[in-house]
Amino acid sequence: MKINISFPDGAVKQFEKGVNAMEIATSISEGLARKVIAASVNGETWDLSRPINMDAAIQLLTWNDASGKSTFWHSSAHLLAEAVEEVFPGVKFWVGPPIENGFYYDMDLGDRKITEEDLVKLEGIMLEHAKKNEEFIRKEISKQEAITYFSNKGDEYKLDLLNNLEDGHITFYTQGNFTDLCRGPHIPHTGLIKALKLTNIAGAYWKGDEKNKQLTRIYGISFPQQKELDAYLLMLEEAKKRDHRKLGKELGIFTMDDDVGPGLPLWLPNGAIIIEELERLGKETELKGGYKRVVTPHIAKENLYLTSGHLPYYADSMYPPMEMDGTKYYLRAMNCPHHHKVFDAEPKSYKDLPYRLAEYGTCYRYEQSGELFGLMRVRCLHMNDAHIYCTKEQFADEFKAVNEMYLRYFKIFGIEKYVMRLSLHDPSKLGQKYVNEPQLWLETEKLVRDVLIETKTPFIEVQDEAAFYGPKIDVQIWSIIGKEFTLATNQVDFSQGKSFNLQYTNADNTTSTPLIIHRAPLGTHERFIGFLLEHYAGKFPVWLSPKQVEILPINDQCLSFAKTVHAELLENGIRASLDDRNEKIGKKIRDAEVAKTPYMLIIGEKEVKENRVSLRVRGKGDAGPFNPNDFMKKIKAEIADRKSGE
RNA sequence: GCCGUUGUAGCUCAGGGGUAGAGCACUUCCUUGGUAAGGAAGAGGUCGUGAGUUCAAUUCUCAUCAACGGCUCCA
Repeated sequence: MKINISFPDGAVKQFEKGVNAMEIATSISEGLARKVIAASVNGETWDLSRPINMDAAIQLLTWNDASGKSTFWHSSAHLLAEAVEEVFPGVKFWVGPPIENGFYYDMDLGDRKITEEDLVKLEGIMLEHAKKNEEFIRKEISKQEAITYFSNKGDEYKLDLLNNLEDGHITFYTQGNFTDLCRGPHIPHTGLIKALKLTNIAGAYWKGDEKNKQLTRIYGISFPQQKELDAYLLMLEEAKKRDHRKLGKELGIFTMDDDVGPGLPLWLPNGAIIIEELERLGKETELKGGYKRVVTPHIAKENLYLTSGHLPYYADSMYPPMEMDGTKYYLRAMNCPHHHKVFDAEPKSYKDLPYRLAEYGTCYRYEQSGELFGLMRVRCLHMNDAHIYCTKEQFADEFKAVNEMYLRYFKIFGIEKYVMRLSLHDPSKLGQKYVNEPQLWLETEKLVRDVLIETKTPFIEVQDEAAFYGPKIDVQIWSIIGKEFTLATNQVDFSQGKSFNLQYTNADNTTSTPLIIHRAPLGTHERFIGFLLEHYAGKFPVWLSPKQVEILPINDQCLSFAKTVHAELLENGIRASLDDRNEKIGKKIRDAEVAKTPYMLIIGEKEVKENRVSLRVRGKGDAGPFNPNDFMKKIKAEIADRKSGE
């Protein structure tokens, strides 16, 4: 009996019923048969050896398909488990999935410990098994048989997995001496894995719950060719050079000091310049946007955070209180309560709304020690904060205006790789993580979603990521080493207005409570500058560069003219310096390039004679002679426009 | 907070039971050199901190602090 197999290009071919995807691949070409990893059969990823008994749309998957890669890595995880079981007999396994870059396997080694040397050994064993071309054999098995198998093995983790599986849908996969409970699919045999590296060992809580036992997790990555592994490792090396922690040190942006404390960065002079430029941008933008600036204290009495409702939710994330005159004071972890008090300082009418308060607010958060990460996750942060108090009718326009502000900023910085995340509440956590206002949650979530849809902003929705007082839009970015962070945030708050009894008088002399928008488009200085360091690879655009121009005289005879040019630049507010060291020009250029100074002005006898400067552009080299006034005009225009990019 | 790794000069790193070494940076001198490293000399560290073992600890052991890789968390 024949079945119809259709291909992605629309072609339909007939095959015998029971044909498998490998046979189909072979029928097309031998080259394809060598490369094919798995098959998508009616949208489901299947083993190549699994018989197809019905008409089907199939796609043959190779390493170049995302699901081909994940199948490859999933099989690699099994290969890892096989090697681990050989070296550590009696090991119990939890799960071993593919991830974005590679795979891992979680296991319980009992009292035994695994070391870096073990990883090298395991890599060797894995490659040996790979060379044996061990087939991945799929077997459908009854739940009872599966339970018996893992009971005999004493693997309570697999038994736990089995608990949640339905009889009749359970499969085992075996390669070599290793059998695993697994839904598959897998690559045909281990021989496709030609290169691999076990990258690190880590502890991971069972089922991701910190109350559970911590299992040992081994991370790895594998490839069908050695040169791909080499390229991957090279890419990691390159990424390390862009790491904001490394660049921040090299460029004198920030430092950490044991005596100051973990997560408390000291901004060095170069970092302080960037902060000032960012604040200048923020203040200009907010002034145009109708914001009023305020300045409020970094601490407050306990009562303020009881009123705001923060304490029950976030006490653990705040520095412990200090007691003075019998009253507890907290370092603030957020600025909103202070701003609410500013709003409340004078009576408000509907005519005052929307009322927008902005502050570069300093906050302190007691982040868990293991969470600290360079500038991206710190305990002292400076937030580009503002709170907008508005009526329900004004809300959509205000929220939209904030979103537009994000996008304007992102354009200035050339930020393109981000994801807008609509962060929603989780109804099962009402009253615990989220204020217990089910109706208001749904209403405000709809308000926010509608704004996004109306402005045609691409976004994803994620549950259980909201603030305790309302839904929000977070802008997610990734550090160079792949960690995800919220760069900017735009939040709705239907709760604190009530908690603080904030009111305004309506036209009919009744009173209402405003809705509040919390927004921080530039996030915090710490995270934003950390991100920018990586984004620009340390090569800041001129307006942000701590040093904008380095003047490089060729010899002492040119020094006097060089000093004149230097003074002129300083007079015009350009951050310029003069390299009058007794060094050769090549050395001076190199040092300025390494310091990533955007512009170098080289001044020799020729220039002195002709009253000009020779411009050299960072990363590009000689840009020819300039009249000093023309250069001044050029750089001032670039700074005024906040021109981005090289 | 949990699991694991690391901690030597300003930076990057080597070393190792008998109180330390390189390159770069720094200082001084020589060199006045045209688009990514001129030469020489010098200075700089109680080897993260505390305790233990030892005749002797920077090296071994333990504790502690911090950083790093994950997990959990992330207003």
